[in-house]
Amino acid sequence: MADVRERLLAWYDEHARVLPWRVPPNNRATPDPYRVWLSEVMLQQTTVAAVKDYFARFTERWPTVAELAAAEEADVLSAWAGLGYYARARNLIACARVVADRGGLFPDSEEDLRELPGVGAYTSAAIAAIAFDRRAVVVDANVERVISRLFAITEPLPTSRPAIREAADRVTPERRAGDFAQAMMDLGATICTSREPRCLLCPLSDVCEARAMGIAGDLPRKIAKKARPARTGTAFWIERDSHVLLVQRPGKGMLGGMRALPDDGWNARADGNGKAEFAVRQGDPLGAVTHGFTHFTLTLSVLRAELAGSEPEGEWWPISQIGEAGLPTLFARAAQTALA
DNA sequence: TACTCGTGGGC
DNA sequence: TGCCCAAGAGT
Repeated sequence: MADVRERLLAWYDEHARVLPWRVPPNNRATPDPYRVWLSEVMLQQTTVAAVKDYFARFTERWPTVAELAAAEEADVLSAWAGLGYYARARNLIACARVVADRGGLFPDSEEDLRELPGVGAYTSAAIAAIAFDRRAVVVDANVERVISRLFAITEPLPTSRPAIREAADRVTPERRAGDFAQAMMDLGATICTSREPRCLLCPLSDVCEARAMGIAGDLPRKIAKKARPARTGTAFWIERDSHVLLVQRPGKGMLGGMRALPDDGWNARADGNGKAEFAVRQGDPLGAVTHGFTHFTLTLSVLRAELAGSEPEGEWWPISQIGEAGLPTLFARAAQTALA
């Protein structure tokens, strides 16, 4: 175990990725917990490449947790548009306000961090280790992959999670736990990749049990996933005086709280009914977009329409500025189709 | 526990 | 192309 720790940290000292939210190894400076927290939330199920620009925009606009806490919720949701998993943005605001009420200081223990909205087992451990130099066992998908291979854990995920966590606990050092966690993630992202691991470049290859068995690329095994159903829905493009009608989606559920085109109530379990929630006269079809969500695929038809009754709740957004509406990608593409 | 919840990139 | 995958959390 000791050599695994030391060699991984030595590898990290040499090869750590340079990232906007990261303090380089061997730098005594402690990273700003606000920036660590913000980056960790953005990075949940999201690639580094996708996060970089969002992180830059957020930290420029809201340099401290107090400023983020004071922001309008709609502005934060708009700034998050396109990054996905919008519950993260709602929890981000709630968490910022909790922390601001504590004087702007994040809790410094894994246990207390875990109580914050949107901060789960992984994120609380990561913040405690990276921002507060606490020993914490940080387990994300990278760590699961590296540990599965290092110890040749052939039982499939998610059943193997407890065994993976125990093994990760055994290799986590008392000191530099934050660097160790980031080293594991860098190794998983650049060397111990899910497909075609680069074992020849790996500092742990000679102690890797899966490598010795010739099965590194086959681990971790996973339980087969269910097929994704295909759904259909309709969105309505309603113009008036060079503006288009946008609505706000319900606070929970798909794309919760986000600005959107009016639609027909499609969801993961049912097709839309083809009708708007308010009276319209349907006009010409303007096209369709197919969009893949995690657990279903949606084909959304875009129809021109006119209001045929009382004024619905919503806002008339200038079409020339539709790019600044903060539409999630599905509706941004639908708007693009309508305007093509 | 198992399901819900986005998006873009790689092959 | 269709499928897999990514610094998971909430319920």
